[in-house]
Amino acid sequence: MSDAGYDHATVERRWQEAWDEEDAYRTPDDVEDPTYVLGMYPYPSGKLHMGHVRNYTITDAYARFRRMQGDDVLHPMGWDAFGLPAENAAKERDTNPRDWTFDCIETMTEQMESMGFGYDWDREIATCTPEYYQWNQWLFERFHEEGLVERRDAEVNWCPHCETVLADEQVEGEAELCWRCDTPVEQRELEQWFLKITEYADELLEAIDDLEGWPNSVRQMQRNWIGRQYGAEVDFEVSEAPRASDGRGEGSEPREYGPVTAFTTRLDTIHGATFFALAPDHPISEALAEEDEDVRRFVEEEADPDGDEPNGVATGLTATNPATGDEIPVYVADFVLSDVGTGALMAVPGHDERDHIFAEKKGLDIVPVIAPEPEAGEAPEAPDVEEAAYTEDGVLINSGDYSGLDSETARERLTEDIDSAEEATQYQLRDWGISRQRYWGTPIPVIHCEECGPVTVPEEDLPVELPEFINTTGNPLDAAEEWKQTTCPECGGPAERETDTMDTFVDSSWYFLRYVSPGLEDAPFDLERANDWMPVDQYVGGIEHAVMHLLYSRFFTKVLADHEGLEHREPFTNLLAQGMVQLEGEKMSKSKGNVVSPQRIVEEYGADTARLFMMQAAQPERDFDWSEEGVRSTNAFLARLKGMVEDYVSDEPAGDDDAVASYVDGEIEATIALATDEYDDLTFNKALRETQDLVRTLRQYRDYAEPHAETYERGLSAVVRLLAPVAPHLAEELWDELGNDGLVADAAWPTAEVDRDHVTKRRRLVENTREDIRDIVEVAGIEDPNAIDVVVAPDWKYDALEIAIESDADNLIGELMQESHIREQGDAAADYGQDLQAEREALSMTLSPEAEYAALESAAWLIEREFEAPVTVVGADEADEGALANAEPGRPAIEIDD
RNA sequence: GCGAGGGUAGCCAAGCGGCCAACGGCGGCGGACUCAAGAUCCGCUCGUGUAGACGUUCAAGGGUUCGAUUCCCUUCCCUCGCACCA
Repeated sequence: MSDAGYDHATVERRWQEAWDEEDAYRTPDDVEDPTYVLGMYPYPSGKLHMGHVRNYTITDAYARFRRMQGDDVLHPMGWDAFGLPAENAAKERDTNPRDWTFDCIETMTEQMESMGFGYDWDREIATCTPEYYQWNQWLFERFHEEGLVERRDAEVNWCPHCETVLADEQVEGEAELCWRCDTPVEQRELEQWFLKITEYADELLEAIDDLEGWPNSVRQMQRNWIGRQYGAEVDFEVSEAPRASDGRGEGSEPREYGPVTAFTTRLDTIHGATFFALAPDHPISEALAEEDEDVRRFVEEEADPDGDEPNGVATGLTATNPATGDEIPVYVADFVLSDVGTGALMAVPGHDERDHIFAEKKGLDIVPVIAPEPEAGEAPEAPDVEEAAYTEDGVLINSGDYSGLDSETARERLTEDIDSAEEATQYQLRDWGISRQRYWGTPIPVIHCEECGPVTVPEEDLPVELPEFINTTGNPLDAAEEWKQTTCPECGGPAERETDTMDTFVDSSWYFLRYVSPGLEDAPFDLERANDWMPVDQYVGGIEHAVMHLLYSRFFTKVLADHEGLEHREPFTNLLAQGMVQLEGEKMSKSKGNVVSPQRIVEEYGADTARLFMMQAAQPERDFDWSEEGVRSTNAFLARLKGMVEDYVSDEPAGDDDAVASYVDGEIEATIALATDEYDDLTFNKALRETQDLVRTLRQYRDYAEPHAETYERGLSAVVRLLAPVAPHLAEELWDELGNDGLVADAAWPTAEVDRDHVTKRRRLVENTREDIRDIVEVAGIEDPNAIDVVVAPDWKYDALEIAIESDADNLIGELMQESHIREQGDAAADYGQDLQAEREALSMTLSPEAEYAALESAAWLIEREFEAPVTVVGADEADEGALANAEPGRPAIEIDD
């Protein structure tokens, strides 16, 4: 057999056409509750990369597995077709985003078909079509009606390269880089449309606990992102310190700024608050900046919220600590952020590290008010807070009436006792700003009227379609004058359209619902069918969407459940975050130039090889290295398998149904049992390892003896079907060659009678026995054994073992001797009983004596082949006493004649 | 700093209370086949050992247990996410 591979191109084309003709992957609308398998739809960049191939091979393999198991399966594909790259590409190539996008979709569709992915293309969607995006607009208006849309002036993240705003989720890392182009993000003040995802913050957070089919990492990332914190808000009266008014002339009263609210999680430390700090853009800071040169300079020139050092400037104001009545100085400080808490904080240098650093720098008081929990009966001892803050909870000291309370209780009491204090919950999650100053997106369906303000477009006027693309700097919609000018739907006066489009994450927040009824013209999705078919049973995609897409989709699903009658509150039951395909430990990327092109691999080795190599290389969630060597050997494996099937078909063997055949039969059963479990768990690598092992066994069988045709064919047939989810084309080819009618895609998954436990015990027995023989031969220096006897233990030892496992008597020997047939064994029984007693705790049940005999008998050929000596498996009744003494359940005695 | 996930023989990587000197693969070594190479097949790959044994190992150190690679604690290291978050 040569290693030259096989004609994959012909095979793959033939079966892709056959699937097409048969509509093999269509899901009729009338199925009841299909298994919904979904990969995150791609942005149509024009080229399928290895990440896509891995992602979609996982979903495809799982979908095929479930279909062969008899499930109805929904496995659709679509396009995340709006987005900036299309706009940039259109500018560069002097075309328009629509044509460019559809070109890309066409080539990527071809690439997907060449990979053999089995999608229901009748359900294909592309978000850039008015048929799709009208429902973005409709949903926007429904959200609006439900009070979940808000327009407000906001400080927003602005990417100067993309010339658009970004959601907080789209800004990455400490350096605050744009998620698409890695440009440092700037801040801008803009009027924006927001979806009020914060209204769902609590549910989005709490429901994470029930997402048991999700990886912990993703769940944790979402928890962090929502960032709920319980604490208290408390007011500090802020006013000019008496002396500060002197400069303004006599008689003027100190100016009052009134109560300023601070948020704290550590109200228990309030007695140690020795200064108060405001964010540079807090209204009071801004007011002060107008008249105080020092504050102005700090706010406008010195404040550096990104710096490591906390900086600040004294204001001359004081704040009244509501717990102590003390006047404490007020600073404007850059470590106070206006979007965290209330933009103002009480600073407790004794118990907060950052406050401590600032206090040291400005020479402010540092007072310990919390002591570590003392030993029982001892008095709390103040911690040394001169060098560093003590940040743990503990017992209050220096806190008046509250001294002696533990932190937790003190927080509750102080919240009750201080008039202005009340419990408050802070979230890190912000509302989702969806306005984008770009052309290639869903127009926000709003008309701005001077008289009526912003008015949503009436439902009957939807969709608001995009005008022709204008190649301009800035927002093309702004330049589309004719499109922009319209009339107000309320007063009929002249008005202008909103020129911002929606974040493309709006599109992807509900696309999984559209697949249920992709052509529906009067609603975004068929409610009844969505209720039957949702949620997605298995969702697969990259970890990069852990927060953005997956959080927004959960939000949309909950809103649709509350207001549109959807009976599901979570979109994705099981989530798999697949690992990266790397090259020499590094992420493949265009900039590094270490990209392996799937197209090249498909041409050279075929789609089946690419798919099989990827699926066997690692567990789906792990990163792994692409290896050309691995690809070659995978290809060789498929070619060998093809050769085996062809050899079998052209020249059917006529061997007996002997012991060897029964061994092979047992291995077929075992492989089916194990591989099926692994497919269920999506651990394709293990399933495929088992399958490849079976191929090896079959080959060994063929090479050792004339195979029993029925057994050998059963093995080949099982292998072909176990491989079919991952290498579907070749599986079809071989299924056909084996003389089956119909597609393997529709064939029944093979089933096994045996369970895992039986399989592992049998394999272990055989393996251990072979291992023992090798040991003996080597250690005893036997050059060339003449004969090997394998002696199975007598029945009474199995009985004794069972008794020993079940017994909890102290004296096991006594218990055993109550059985007459054991007692009859005399010294042998006593000896074995002692062995059992010694290993009491570690005993476990073996196969039955008959099963052990059969297993060894059928595996004897392996030993004969290896040692080139006849092997006899001896039953206990035929064996001599010397041999029997060494035989135990799970461990036959071995006699080698040399 | 906080949180999540990890650290297993030359490398990759399973195992996650006894079946474990620890699956599998790669690499290396030896053998079969072959004119030869490749492919394929059979072994070996911590140490000692003339009958299946013993000794030392699963980041380091403690602990629980009759028994720990597997459970608990501490420390160190790696990867990822979040973070001047009040």
